Amino acid sequence: MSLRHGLLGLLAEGPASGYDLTQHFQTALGTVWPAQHPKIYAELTRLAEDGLIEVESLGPRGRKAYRITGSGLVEIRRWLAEEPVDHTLRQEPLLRAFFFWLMTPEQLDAHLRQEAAFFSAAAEQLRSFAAAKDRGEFGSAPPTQSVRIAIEAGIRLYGALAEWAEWARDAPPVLPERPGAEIID
Amino acid sequence: MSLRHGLLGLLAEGPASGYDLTQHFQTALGTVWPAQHPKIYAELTRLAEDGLIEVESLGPRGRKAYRITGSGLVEIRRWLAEEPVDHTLRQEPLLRAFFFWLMTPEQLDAHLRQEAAFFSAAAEQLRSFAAAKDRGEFGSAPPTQSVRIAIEAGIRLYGALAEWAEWARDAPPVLPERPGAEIID
DNA sequence: AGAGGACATGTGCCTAGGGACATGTGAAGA
DNA sequence: TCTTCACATGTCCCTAGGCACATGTCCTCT
Repeated sequence: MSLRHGLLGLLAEGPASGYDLTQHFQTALGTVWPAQHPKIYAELTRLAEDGLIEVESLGPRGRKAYRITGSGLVEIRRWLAEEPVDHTLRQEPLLRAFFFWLMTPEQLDAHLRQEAAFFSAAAEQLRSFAAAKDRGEFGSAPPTQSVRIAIEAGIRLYGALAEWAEWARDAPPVLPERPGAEIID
Repeated sequence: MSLRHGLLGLLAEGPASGYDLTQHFQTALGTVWPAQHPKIYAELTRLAEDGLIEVESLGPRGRKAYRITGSGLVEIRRWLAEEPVDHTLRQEPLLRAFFFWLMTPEQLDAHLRQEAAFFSAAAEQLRSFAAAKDRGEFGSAPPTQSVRIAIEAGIRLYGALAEWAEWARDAPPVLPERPGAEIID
């Protein structure tokens, strides 16, 4: 139930509407924790029922902004400090790697080339974002500094994956035997 | 629905029972794609209904081993070659990083120290596993070579996260202001 | 005046996944 | 003989998440 704490954390920065929060989850936070608006609105309702957030203001076009409450702040801090961290690397590119031997050498090389290109580009994009932050373009409030730290993790992870994909391309080519190869050959 | 393809990929190596597959998902594959036995048995039934796998043999204690079929092999290869890769870094440690500014400097330092220790240990464990593979202790069949490549990704990712956590500890300490700090202070 | 697009919030359905509960077998050792 | 443990397979329920569908408003530009 990390969406709950993601929303709570964002609201700790200041009041926001479901729409605002959806934007956050489609940009920076979205690469790490994707969430669509239906889930967000539903979770906000639940958080309000539980008294962790409350309606701050009503605006035009039905806009409803929420504000975090005292118990909400206590809860997000409790989560950060006490809840055990989930360390699983739940990444599809890694799952696929276990089955590379089922691809032809040509398919595998093309795949790894694409992956390397994607990961390099993603790392590069984050790097330029980080550079903008370091130039002070987004101020230096504590939340901004935390975003900078999170982005650094993204840079390093995507960078590591890009290098891995290149390494794998050069690794001793697999496949002396391929059971069932007749099916596609 | 990656569990489906994970099972298919494992069965491409040779026949196995739900119990065998559960073991796989609790060790190597499990760090990347956790799955419990109820899900695995259910998915095997569905895969068999769809003709992608079939019962290979019945053994003692109700053991039921499955074998991949021709269409199963076609499907796993189609998935590997054609399905777009999901690149999201869905990692809780990263989500938490966005909210580091809500922790006290002491909490944050302790947290990052623990994270660095965990990631280093995880990387080290994978490194020694990889070394054993490189010594040929598990043979050199194609599936083993793919596992080696997947492990390399794990080593690099955990290594990158360990270095990141150390970097973050040394990063300019945050928190001149902490809204709501009175709640816990 | 009308059209298009960004703003804004929801419902409903289906699948995936986690965890508790339930049951039974075969082998090894005390 | 009895106990314990690894082997082995499943059901059930609840929550999380993805996606399609539905609705309405305000502003800007033509």
